[in-house]
Amino acid sequence: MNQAATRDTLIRTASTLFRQKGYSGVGLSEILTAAELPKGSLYYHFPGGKRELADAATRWAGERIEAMLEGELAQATDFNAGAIALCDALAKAVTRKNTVSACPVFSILQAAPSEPALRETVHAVYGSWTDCLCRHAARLNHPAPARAASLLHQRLQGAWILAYSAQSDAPFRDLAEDLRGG
Amino acid sequence: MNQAATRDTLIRTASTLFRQKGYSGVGLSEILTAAELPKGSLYYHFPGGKRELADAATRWAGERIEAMLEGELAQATDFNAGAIALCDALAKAVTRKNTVSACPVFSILQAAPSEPALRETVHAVYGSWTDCLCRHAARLNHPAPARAASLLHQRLQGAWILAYSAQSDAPFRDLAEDLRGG
DNA sequence: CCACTTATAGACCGATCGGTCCAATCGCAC
DNA sequence: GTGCGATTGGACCGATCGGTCTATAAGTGG
Repeated sequence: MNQAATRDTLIRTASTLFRQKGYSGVGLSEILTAAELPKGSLYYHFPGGKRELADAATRWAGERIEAMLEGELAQATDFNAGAIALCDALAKAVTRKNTVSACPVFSILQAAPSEPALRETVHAVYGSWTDCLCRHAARLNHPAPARAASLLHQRLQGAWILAYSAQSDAPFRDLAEDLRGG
Repeated sequence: MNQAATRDTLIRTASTLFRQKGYSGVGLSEILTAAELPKGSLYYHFPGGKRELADAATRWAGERIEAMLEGELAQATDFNAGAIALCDALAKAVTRKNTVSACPVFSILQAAPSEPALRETVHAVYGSWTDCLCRHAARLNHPAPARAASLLHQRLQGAWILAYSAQSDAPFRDLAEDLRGG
């Protein structure tokens, strides 16, 4: 396996496990077993150890989700329709996978008190999401793009949490219906 | 210290630490040091160990928050006004303590994959909150109380997460303003 | 004041934690 | 093919994990 692939495998595996169990809930040995890689590889690619791996995994997951936001909103003709499309996409993702994991970024945030550097990363990723929503709100001529972006971000986070706890897509469907004016 | 006080101290201390660092992020030794109690006391009052303590802490925290929901909503003359009062109360709590902890119930949810029993407890507590909101929505003649309760619960959870990550009361204030129709 | 239950105190256990280190192996330049 | 840096494989470390166990202290009814 070449260097880039090894690094990528570590990030993907770590991100998956972290979002399932949280930063402290996953041991390095568990990540390495799942990735089928030895400890030497991890500390070669991430000299900073678990913290650096978690940081990279958070950024990677953040970019993936932002790409999804971009993808859904790019096609929208108005901001509210874009928000509905997002909810539908999330609900569909839940149905397809038949399980709901926590937000991969938030799962890292819980480690913030012992790993202050990770809090900044999480905050930056959340800010980047809100900015993405705000850009599209402005593009679609929403009268108060910053406010609309913050509020939508809030609602999506809340729906995600309840979907996670209930292991159901209902919260995303509820939110979509509310946005439709129902 | 009598038996009830010891048990209570353990629950309070554990709940505080869990909400700061999550279930896996806190060791028993850390809880016991903070509570100034030996290990024997913990396993006397909670023979099930960490899991049972976390379960009790989750229920305890859930009841406290539900009491707050009840307190704010009981005075409301309509459901929307009650929701605004809730946001204001949460924003004020943040200002007063100058720090935001995660939802104590969600912090336990992240341990669910390895502790399935805790998932049920968390789900039950969330359901109890939604029921509480729903009762008041019905009492205040909201046309769709169940839906209103679910949506408000979502929004509060989302605002809490963003408030936590930003260590700011802004998300609660944003939500309150939106509920006011701003 | 004693017997007996209740509760505390903390030594101790094997397992696992994150991290270090170095030998073996790989891939490529020459 | 030979040499050499890049990368992997994994043994090993001290610290800490959740949990068990026994001895002692505190409280209580007779």
